[in-house]
Amino acid sequence: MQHLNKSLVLRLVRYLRVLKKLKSLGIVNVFSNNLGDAVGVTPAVVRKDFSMISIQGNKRGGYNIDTLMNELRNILGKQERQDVVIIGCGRIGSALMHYKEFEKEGIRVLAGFDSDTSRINSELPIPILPLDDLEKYVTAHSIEVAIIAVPENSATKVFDDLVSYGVRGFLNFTSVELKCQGRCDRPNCGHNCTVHNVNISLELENLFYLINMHEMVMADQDGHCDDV
Amino acid sequence: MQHLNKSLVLRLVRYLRVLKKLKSLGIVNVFSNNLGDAVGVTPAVVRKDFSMISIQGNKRGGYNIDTLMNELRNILGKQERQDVVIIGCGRIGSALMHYKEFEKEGIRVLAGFDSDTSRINSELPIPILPLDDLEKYVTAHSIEVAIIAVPENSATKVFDDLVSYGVRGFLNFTSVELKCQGRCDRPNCGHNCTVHNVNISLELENLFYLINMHEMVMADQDGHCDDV
DNA sequence: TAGATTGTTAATCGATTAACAATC
DNA sequence: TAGATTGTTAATCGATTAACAATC
Repeated sequence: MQHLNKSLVLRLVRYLRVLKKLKSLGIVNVFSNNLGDAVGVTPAVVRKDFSMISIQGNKRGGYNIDTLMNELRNILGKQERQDVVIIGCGRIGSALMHYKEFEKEGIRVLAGFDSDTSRINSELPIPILPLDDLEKYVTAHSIEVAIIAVPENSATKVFDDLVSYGVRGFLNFTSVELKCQGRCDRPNCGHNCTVHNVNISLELENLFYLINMHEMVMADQDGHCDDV
Repeated sequence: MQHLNKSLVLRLVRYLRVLKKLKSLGIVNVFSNNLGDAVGVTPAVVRKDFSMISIQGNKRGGYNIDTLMNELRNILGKQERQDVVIIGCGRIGSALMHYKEFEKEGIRVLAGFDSDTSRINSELPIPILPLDDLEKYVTAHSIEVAIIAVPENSATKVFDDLVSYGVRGFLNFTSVELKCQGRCDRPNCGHNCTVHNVNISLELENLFYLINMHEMVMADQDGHCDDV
């Protein structure tokens, strides 16, 4: 429980995802082998991860999926609500407002926000509200996670505002790399927040360079066919 | 030149990005300090990276941006064309077809492809073509990088096809984790390819868990306010 | 010169892998 | 039992950091 670093948590979330799917297939037990394959790590890593958080399996019999899922959920914390708002309802923002995958995973988009009055419509199933209502809405609904899909020039302003309203998780689709550094006074970090930047054009650029360097890029263990 | 592993290449691409912006501001010299700040690494890493690829700066004077950019471009390889196609022209796919950021970075979306005939329109500035034309188009235009934004159930089929047509870089927006493992026969990896999976719902799920575990997630150096 | 920055080496740290005993 | 899998420890590996000489 003590050594939960970030990459461990990310793996635990993925184990849990895989387990849900295996369970829905009717599978009862799973080996570190299987989980490793599905998540892209070695079986040793899986067993070490579980050992770190004191989860035990059965020698020869692997892990019981139901108990494993319960234990993972205990560690990770119950997620009773997974509600987000989307700031910026341009092409990308509105695509995400209707993203089918979200409901499968229990994620609900409660509302979108935009500064363009022509986009505002509070009658929609997922309402699009004016940016001026953001603070009231976020505090009233205790929103913890937001998707930022605004134009580049308003990204930091929107981000700063959301942090001050208490939002702590951000999925950032702008090309501005948002950082909460400076906001955070360690060691008793006041408003700790997490930003995941999804920089689409950077990802593409990386691809162009990586495929052309493939003959040279050898040092990685997965240097040849690499997935991220 | 010999030890170019993947994470090094990714940093080099980011240095180059930052340098472009600094240059456009009229700045002439840059310190490892500045570059590190912009990319989110320590100055020591920047200097070590440059030393790995035999780039030298001036003690006391830092690095000249022009020469640095040239040297980085030499290492990374000239990118004369950065053309992509988008498979799947639903909400996300078509949002990306008109993504403004791409042209700023010199990325061109040449065409979209879809199996839904009602979406097909070859007269558009960026044409939307039938999936049946994919092979002909990809080979005719020597497409190296593709964005996959199809429904979950056709993801692997589309991916397999593209690999067989010679596409080597993939930005995958489906929630199916595409892997080119198995396709790759080391050590002389025949069709080496690179997949970057952008799993939006997984990113959001991660955020929900991370923010709730923040008090526990301490081991990381950036455990409090963490950006990715 | 004094101060600041590079470039490199050594030390540290953490993560991954290897090995294998325990045991079902 | 034999075979297979877990769980843990030790060994390896690579990446990060610290330290500092070189030098502009």
